[in-house]
Amino acid sequence: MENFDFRKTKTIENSRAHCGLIKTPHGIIETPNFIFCATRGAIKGATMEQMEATGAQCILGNTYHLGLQPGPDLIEKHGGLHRFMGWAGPILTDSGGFQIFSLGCGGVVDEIKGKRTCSIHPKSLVKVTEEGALFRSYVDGSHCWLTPEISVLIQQKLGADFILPLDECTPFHMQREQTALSMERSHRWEIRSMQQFSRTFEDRQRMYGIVQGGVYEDLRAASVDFVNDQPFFGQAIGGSLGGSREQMHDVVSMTMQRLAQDRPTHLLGIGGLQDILAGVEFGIDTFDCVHPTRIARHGCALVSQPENDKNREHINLKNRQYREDLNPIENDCDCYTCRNFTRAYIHHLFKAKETTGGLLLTIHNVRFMVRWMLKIRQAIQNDTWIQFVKTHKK
RNA sequence: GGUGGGGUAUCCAAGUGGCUAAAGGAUGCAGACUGUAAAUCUGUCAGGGGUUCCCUUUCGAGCGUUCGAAUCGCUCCCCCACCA
Repeated sequence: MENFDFRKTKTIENSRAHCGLIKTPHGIIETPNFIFCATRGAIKGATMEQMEATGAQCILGNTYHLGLQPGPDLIEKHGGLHRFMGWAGPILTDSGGFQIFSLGCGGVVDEIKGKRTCSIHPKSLVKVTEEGALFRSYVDGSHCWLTPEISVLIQQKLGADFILPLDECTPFHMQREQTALSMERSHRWEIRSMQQFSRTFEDRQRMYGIVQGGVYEDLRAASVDFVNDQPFFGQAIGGSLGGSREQMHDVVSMTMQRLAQDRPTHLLGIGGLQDILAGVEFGIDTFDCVHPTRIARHGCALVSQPENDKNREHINLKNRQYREDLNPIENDCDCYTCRNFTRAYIHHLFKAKETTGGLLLTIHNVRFMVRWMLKIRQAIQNDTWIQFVKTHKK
């Protein structure tokens, strides 16, 4: 019996949309599915018991953050990240490559989605060399190297089911030549990651490859060819996906057309409902994103039909209009929050700065994402996918 | 009753002659958030038109001084502390 397996259980004609099963030692992930971010070993705003109750199947942790605090050895002493944070299901750990961007050292590293800046915090990335990335710890100021080898060794101690190779996440406003050089470095790092992974291999983990190449079609093609040729269990699409939703969909589309189809494919960092709809159509299996849990803490609830702005995917419970709204967030939602509380109550909690407001919205948003993915899988299984897309596409 | 301190926009609170429609908070109103140093950040916040600008009414109340006052003087009204 294999510890790991991936197979498609349903495909759609004239579409790459499919249902699949990813088998891990900690259970099965039904795809398409959404992976929730527990960057530092916690879902911000929910316990693992609550996560399990929503039906979430997989959680993501972060090598850089957990490596820095509390450190891989302490987590290993707990028997790994599963036991440490109390999550029995599958876990994916990110390599820290994204932090090379998000904690970036200024200059070209300004944004990845075309607008976000890193001006809030002092820069803590010291330098990036062929060897790896040198960070200044935001915990105690000490310098720490994150190399492909170190990232893999940390991830082996964390013991996630799926791990990622260290990559260099390239920002959006980067010249083609620089993006090409960065992509090639990522490829070299991925090879080193794979070599380290093989040297210390245990049959409880598998590694995904990462496709880079920015928004450039030929670079994406080259990166896809690279990943296809490596013995990764699965593959992830990373890096800059463009400055607009349309461009993002174009980049994912072109990438997916060339990518091997017999492996599970993850789309890194994308979590908009429309983006997921498009991604599934292009053949993506799993997504991860901080968006559902972050906007929950900021007062926003994901909803199927926003009453104000149809272009949005959420309502802001802090808005005055919900002050005396006695309805649940959504009438047809079965989550703990919607079964027990009114919009007015949640509005009040946020106005009163009671943290329970964010917790309740987190539960709703997680359950909403779980149900959204469930609906997508059911539509594919029931051969109503084309119609589902027509109904829900905006 | 005496002495001292104080009354500034929705609230708290700077400001002691022009650069002040008035710092800074908070609240309020809205926005952003996509491999999380985000339970964070941004905008806006006297009123009315126009949103580059223009007009009107503001710093307990009234009256003065001055080219010009939230800022100086007088009177009054409140609040606080201490003393009787």
